[in-house]
Amino acid sequence: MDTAKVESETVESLPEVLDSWPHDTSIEAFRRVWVLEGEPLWERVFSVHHQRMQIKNGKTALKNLQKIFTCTFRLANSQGFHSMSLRDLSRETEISMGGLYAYIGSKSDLASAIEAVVRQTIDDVMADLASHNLDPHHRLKAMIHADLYMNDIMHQWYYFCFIEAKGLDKEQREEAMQMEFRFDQRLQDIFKEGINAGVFKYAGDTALLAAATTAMLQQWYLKRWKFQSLQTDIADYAGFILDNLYATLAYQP
Amino acid sequence: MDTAKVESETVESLPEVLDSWPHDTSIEAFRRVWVLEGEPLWERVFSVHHQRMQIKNGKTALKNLQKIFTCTFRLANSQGFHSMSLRDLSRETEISMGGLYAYIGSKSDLASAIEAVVRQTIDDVMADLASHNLDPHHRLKAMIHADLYMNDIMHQWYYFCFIEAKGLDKEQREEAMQMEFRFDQRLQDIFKEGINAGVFKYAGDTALLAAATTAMLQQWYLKRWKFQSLQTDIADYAGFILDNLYATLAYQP
DNA sequence: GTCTATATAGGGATAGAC
DNA sequence: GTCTATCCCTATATAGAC
Repeated sequence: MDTAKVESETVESLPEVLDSWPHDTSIEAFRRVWVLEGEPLWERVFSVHHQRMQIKNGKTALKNLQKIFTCTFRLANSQGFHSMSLRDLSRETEISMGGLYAYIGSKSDLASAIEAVVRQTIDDVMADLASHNLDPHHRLKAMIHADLYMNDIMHQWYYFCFIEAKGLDKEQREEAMQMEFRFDQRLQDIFKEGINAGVFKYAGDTALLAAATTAMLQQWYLKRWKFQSLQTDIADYAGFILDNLYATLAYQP
Repeated sequence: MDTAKVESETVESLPEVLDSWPHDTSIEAFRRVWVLEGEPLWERVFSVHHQRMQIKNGKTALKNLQKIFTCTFRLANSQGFHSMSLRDLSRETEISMGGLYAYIGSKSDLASAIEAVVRQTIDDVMADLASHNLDPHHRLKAMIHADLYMNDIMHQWYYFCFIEAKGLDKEQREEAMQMEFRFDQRLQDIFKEGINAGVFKYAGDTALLAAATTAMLQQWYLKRWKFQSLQTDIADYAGFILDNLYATLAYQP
């Protein structure tokens, strides 16, 4: 071990608790803690979905799962899931019809798995966030950034869930709605906590403000064409949402 | 003509210019000018769609058009347009398969007609609004209310267009996007006009603020379950959106 | 103007070879 | 674990009777 390396390790590890996510809300800090793409993502998919699969060998499964889900997004998010046939998917993935059925129990299983992965990911990230002791302002900032980063990295997953929600069975539709309820509730709790602590001053309806915040966050995956056309990057947008909330909540930094 | 009637006519007609839409932004005033449901709506549909129909007799056509579109919304907005078969629609409307094809050229014609009716309606209402001479604050107020009322009265139409947009052909998808662009632009112009006139004070990105406003308005038909659960009525929501904008724009009434 | 009956294509799913 | 070949069903659309 040379001196330079020891130094750099010391410099990075000592202030880790303070400078890492969620205190540091940069996308780099977020990515260091939450890896929502590449192999860790497909392992997550495998763990959620493997009981529906005939293939038990992890190595080959991961590779084909990636193909299947990636191509599903390409096809379903452009023409719609229902109008994508499994023959389309077979052609796109270069896996035969019979082969596909070794990875999915049915077509609707595929949609179901996508929703389940998204829901579990949000729950994990939000639960972790809740476990940190943050004041209302920093908690709000971290939650906005975390959700926006998830919306960005997994935008195809989120878009699919939003648009194809009604294709899911009733139980799963219900769960997706409950999740949005919980998300709004978390936001509302932060607003209320800040109001009680005197750092926010807002006399309006906190439930509606939470709903509006959720809506702004969802735009990031629903209206990509708009942000591309405006050349808005994710840091700009996070700043915009927070400034907007600060104005409404009369927050003085 | 009796005295009572003359009186009431006088009372209502004299202050009409000042008290009617868009100066009066109540839903009643809006409805007096824009009738977006009942027979006038189906005549609007007929005028947009009649060249695609085999039936030329207006009387029977109107009745069946209403059945076809109403049932399409019920089926498509719950299970998805693509997964609704024309057999489903035939059963629901109690019109035979052959009968349906006297009213639509093809299944995708039906979706196309829905988008066209919505787009034409928005264009009409927005063009009329633009023709009035209003200061920024009143123009903003009228635009928010008008759009929200349209979103409410025709919520099934709007919901269909949002969710089924990618099922349309490329040309029509492009037109739908252009329309949202124009809508955002109108909002942005109002913000800028108010800033230049000194009634609004806002240093942020007006394009993003317009996009966020559009998003909040769209929630009214995208998240009906949420507003129902919160028991938010349309007047509350219009007030919430405006208050939110006033805070961000630092507007002093 | 509305119906029934039918043509034709394409969908999801599976059996069984390799 | 992956393929090909095939089953059976349901989809859109139309022809032609009434």
